[in-house]
Amino acid sequence: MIRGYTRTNQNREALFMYQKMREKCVQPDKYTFTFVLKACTGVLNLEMGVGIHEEIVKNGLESDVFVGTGLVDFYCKVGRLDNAKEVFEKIPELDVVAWNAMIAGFSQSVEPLEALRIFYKMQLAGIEPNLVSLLNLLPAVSKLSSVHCCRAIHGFVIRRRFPHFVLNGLIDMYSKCGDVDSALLVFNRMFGRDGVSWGTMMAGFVRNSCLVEALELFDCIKREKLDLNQVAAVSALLAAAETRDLEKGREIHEYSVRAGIDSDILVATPLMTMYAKCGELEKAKQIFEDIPRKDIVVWSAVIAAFVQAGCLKEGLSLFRQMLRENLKPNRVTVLGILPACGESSDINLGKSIHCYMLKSDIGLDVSTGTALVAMYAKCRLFSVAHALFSRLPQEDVITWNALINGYAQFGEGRRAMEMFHQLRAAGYYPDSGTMVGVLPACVTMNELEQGTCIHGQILKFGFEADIHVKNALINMYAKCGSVTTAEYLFNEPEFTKDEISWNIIIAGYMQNGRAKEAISAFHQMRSEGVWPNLVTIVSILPAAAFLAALKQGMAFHAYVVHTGFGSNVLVGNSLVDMYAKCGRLDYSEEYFDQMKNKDTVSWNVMLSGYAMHGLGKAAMALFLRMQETCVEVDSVSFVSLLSACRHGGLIEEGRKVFHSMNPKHKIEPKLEHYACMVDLLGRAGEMDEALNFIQNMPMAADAVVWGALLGASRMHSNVQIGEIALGHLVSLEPQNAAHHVVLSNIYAQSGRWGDVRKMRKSISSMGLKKIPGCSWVEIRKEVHAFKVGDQTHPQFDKMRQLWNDLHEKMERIGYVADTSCVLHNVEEEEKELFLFSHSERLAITFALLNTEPGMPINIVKNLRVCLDCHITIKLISQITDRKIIVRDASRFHHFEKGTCSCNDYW
DNA sequence: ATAGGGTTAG
Repeated sequence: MIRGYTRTNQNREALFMYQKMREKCVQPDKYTFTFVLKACTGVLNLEMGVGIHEEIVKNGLESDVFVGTGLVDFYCKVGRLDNAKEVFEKIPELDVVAWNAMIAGFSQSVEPLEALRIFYKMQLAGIEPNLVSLLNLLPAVSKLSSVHCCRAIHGFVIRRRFPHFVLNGLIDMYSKCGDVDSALLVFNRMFGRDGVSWGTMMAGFVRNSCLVEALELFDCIKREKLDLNQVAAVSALLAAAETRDLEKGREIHEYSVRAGIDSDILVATPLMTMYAKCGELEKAKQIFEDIPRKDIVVWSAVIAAFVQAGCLKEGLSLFRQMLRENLKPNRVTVLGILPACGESSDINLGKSIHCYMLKSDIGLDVSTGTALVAMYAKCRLFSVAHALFSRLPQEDVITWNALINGYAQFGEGRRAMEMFHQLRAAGYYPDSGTMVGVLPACVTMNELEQGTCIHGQILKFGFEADIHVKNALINMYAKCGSVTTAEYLFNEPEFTKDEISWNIIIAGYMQNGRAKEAISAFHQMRSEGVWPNLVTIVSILPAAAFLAALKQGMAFHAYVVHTGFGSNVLVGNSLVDMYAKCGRLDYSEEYFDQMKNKDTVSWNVMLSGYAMHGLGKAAMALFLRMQETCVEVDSVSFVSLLSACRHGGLIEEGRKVFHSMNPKHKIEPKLEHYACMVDLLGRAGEMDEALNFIQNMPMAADAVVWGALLGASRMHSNVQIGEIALGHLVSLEPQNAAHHVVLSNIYAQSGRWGDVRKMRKSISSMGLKKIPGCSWVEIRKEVHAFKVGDQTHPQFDKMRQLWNDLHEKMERIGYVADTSCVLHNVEEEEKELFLFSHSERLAITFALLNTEPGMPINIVKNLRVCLDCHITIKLISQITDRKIIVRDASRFHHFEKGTCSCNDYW
């Protein structure tokens, strides 16, 4: 009866019968014991097994080979290897089954080497291993990961006549030991390959990252019209996902449909992941939804897929949905969702997941520990992250990377570098990920030297071929001001660039004010067939804005429409800003009005657009609308608004706005707001109020604030206040000659020539260091740049000729050059020549020569237009009957028929 | 033999 139950795996019933038998005081014999032990092993009931062991000893049956083997098997399965060994050694006549039980037990244990020893011992004892011995041993060899053992077992197998499927075991064993070549050799030489052979071989390739080979095997299956089984399909899908080969992935999908295995959850899960990794999130979602009974693995997979694709909201909402369906997150689910908490700085969710882990049996191991450390670091809870890090039971280099990354990403560059050095001291070797993490630390600290040092280590460890490392390096050089090195690395012929590399070089050029190069990098990227992504778009739009290159900007807008990023708020803000800076405020307003998700930045961008164009009233109106719409007003809003007041001449409104900041909006005015106000009051000629305003500031005024006062002093020829401002400026920025220049101009205007001479002497002795002026003009989609004093342009002679003609006409209508902004110690006549070197004049003459008569001209200048240029451009607009729009460092100037929109120069 | 996982541009 008992045997009958154990044969059909009805273990509980078997044990129940045994108990009944004992109650009726029927004496069990050795057969009873072997069957009962088998049942006990099936339900893993330790207590009961130990009881039966005692009975066996009482009956003197322990040394019986059948009963003994049953006991050995039982103790092995419940993990009591010592007891198993003890019983085993008491059996006098060991047979092959007894030895096999021991091999199986140790194969599954933490001492796989012992299984191998037993295998050899049995041969020494004269027992010939059989097929079962071998099958029991294979997992042990795989665990030992020793190619040496593999070879020995391989030799053992070929000396015997075992069935074909044993060779499948060898393929698996070799691939698990990392010797994929030997696995392939067995596979290729084997006769009668079955589905398992193909599946095992493909899984082996995937395990050893031989993805191309795995996919080739799939092609083989297709070519030879073999059946595609689940394992082969899964392995092929993993390979396609890892190589992001969508086309191949679709092919495998199609083939799985034909084989009728596509809806199997085992295949559907990696199928979904494949689509997600290849960027087909819609398709992935659809496959997920079509799975009827979703288990925790599918849920974990779909959550991780969305989180990794950057769709955090979707990932989090799937996670909540899973909880609502009463599924319990396991270790892997948690590992998939934690990065989303970090990425979105959702510390509440992060903490509750940590709590859940403590309550459930998800312990702290290397992976979960690392994920938690990274999550806390990304939420900027550095002390928690560090404390957790130092009490982790185990860590590896990735754990260190997580912390280093966290510190580096959030401005704690010094701490990141410290950890980097500690890692070496703790005996770990940095990997490529460490390098990728530590380079941004050099960026935040602006430490080119340390960055170069890391570059050295990268070369030493041989990580330079890793694309992530290379990208991080290019980024570091570009951001730390060494664009040339960045460019050099980027253009190395053996470098295969990805989308990220292009984004980095484009952003790097922009960082260094090289908008023209950024744009040509964009076109080069397109010519190599790479499509812009969201980051590309957000990086390249400011380039068009910087250069006021409207045609380029519109071309980028076309990409926005094509890629469907138009609904993204970052893109929308950049577009509004770009159109405003390109002089098309009407387009800005149009785009702004139709934006569905506006944030504070959107409104601020629009405000600054009005400010640039001197439209104070429009800015005030927008600010009111902003409050009606209940958008949060921030400190930047006020900078733009005050700036709009100042360019629009709204003195009283500006005062009111400033004084409402703290009482009404609870925003403490900062230095930039004070600077704006000083400029506003100064322009209005309220010099004493401006000075008084500075003296009553709650913090010390900086150079910008004093600079605003100095500019106003010059405008109103107020020597007394000018001198006060200059005194502060000189002590704040002693090396900046520009301040001395302004003061010497003030002296000149009030006729104090002696002081002018003295000032100019001290200026020339300190050497003038200033940013070279540069102007740009876009003509037929091409941006032309002109640096101050540049005579190398191919059309320079024609340009100078045109200038001379214009100059003559100007003088005829009464123009006298104001050379006060020319510092060189030369004769007046020569100074006039120098004035043609001003970059905006070069750009304007070039534009006049290269556009149709009557067409408006758009110029951008990096610095402010000087007074003489301002007068000159007014006259040129009159003489040539052209509209000339100049955007300088502070605002737009619209010149038409001898007037300028800003009324006077200031 | 087989599906989900920890660090990595802006």
